Amino acid sequence: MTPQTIKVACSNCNLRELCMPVGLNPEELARIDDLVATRRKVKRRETLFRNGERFTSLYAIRTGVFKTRVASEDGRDQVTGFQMAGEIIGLDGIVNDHHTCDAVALEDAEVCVMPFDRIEELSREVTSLQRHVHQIMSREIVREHGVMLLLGSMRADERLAAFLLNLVERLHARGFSKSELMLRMTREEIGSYLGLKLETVSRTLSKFVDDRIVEVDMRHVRILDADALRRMINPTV
Amino acid sequence: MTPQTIKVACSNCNLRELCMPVGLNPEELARIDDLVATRRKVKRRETLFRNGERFTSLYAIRTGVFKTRVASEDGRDQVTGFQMAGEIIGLDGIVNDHHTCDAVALEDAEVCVMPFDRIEELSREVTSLQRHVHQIMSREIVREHGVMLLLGSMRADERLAAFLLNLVERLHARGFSKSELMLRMTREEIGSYLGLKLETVSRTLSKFVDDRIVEVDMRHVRILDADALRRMINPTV
DNA sequence: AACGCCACTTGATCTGCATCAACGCGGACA
DNA sequence: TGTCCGCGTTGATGCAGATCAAGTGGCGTT
Repeated sequence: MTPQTIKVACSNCNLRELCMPVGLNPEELARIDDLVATRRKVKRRETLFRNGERFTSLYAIRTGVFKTRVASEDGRDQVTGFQMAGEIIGLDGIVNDHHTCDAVALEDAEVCVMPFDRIEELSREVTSLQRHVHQIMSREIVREHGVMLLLGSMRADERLAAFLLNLVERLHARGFSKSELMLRMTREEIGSYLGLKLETVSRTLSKFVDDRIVEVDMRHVRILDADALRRMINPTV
Repeated sequence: MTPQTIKVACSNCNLRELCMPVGLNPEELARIDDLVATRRKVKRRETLFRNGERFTSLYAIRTGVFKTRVASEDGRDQVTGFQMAGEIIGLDGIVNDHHTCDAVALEDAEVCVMPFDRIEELSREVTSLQRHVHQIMSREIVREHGVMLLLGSMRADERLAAFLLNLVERLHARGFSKSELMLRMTREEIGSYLGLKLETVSRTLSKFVDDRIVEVDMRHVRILDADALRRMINPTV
């Protein structure tokens, strides 16, 4: 952990609209600046937090991509999500004061550390922050519903199509291309997230290439026919 | 919807320790009583709320069992959970002010209706309620992580073992038997939750019977060897 | 009492994905 | 500069669970 001494200020952070409520008045904005205690850099492959560690803070991702994963006692593990700039991680720790999953940086990353008691304190006074916290948690619940639908009822190609569309959409919301993306995770990590083996991910991706739906050069993916991907998930599109 | 005129009071509800924070002082307790606007009865097969409906309230289940399900546009659906007395449903609606799943009663049921703006208002003043709301949402996130692990990496027998153990544990926490349970859902609904077809649920259950792990008489299940079920999920137990 | 329907079970067969295996490539490092 | 290792691709084969199909029993309806 390397605490930064530079002044941290949400009020002039370009990611503010992603991780903070909008429409704050200047006084509220000033108070929100106190939420972030410090920043923390996490190097590739290192963990931001681990299963079993005491929960103290939520983290807003400034740069880099994380994966979260849960493990069963017998070694199996499951990637539960990939998180990028502006997203909040650590919510799993609230219920029992300890984290129940690992958060691993897939590339060098930086996060804003927001002590949860400070969040609770401030959200008692700033109602839009209170609402925002509730929305973030609800959004995560809804996201996981979608993953359950995917894992419970979709075929491999449908899962991968949904994955690619979701990723490119979130990147697009952050100003990146609508059709081009750089995967930060391995085929195995994608497979773990989608409930597939890495070979199946690779084969399915190759099939997409054969069908001229995407171009793939290792981690670099260009989506040629987004509608084809959408039709895979929802035939009536 | 049939609003009840009887006085609703959490303070003398026997489920209070399940759905409300513990350790409230008398003044806080009195205020909490205002949380529940009304009660609502839901008959078997009827919905408490539906995908697309405006979100106004969370619901605490008093009696009966619900399932929640999400649907993809093309008809497929996925049961995302089974909820019983003392559990809170409706959290999915917070993020967009509209529900994104259906909640269906599996038997005649009754819920406490808790308008969400009232929850937010009161939780600004009663910190233990604030904390409680956060914990409920975090608990749901953690539960869904577990379901993702199950759907992403477990075999049919492991999934069913985990399902039965989870169900009987929750029933036991409510004063029911540790080893005997009455399923409120069909094989198809279990299958949808576990990412299996109803035939697979039926066959797997029959295999458990052959192996003297459970006794099954339609919806009535008696667990003969809980350790065998636990070993199925975690071989080192 | 007869009927039809729904939930469930069981058998036969099919198939999508896992598994096992071999190989290629590029980057880190001695 | 050669070697090794992590990551990815592709082929051959196996198998868990899906699909298709038939039959049973319980229950509400008429």
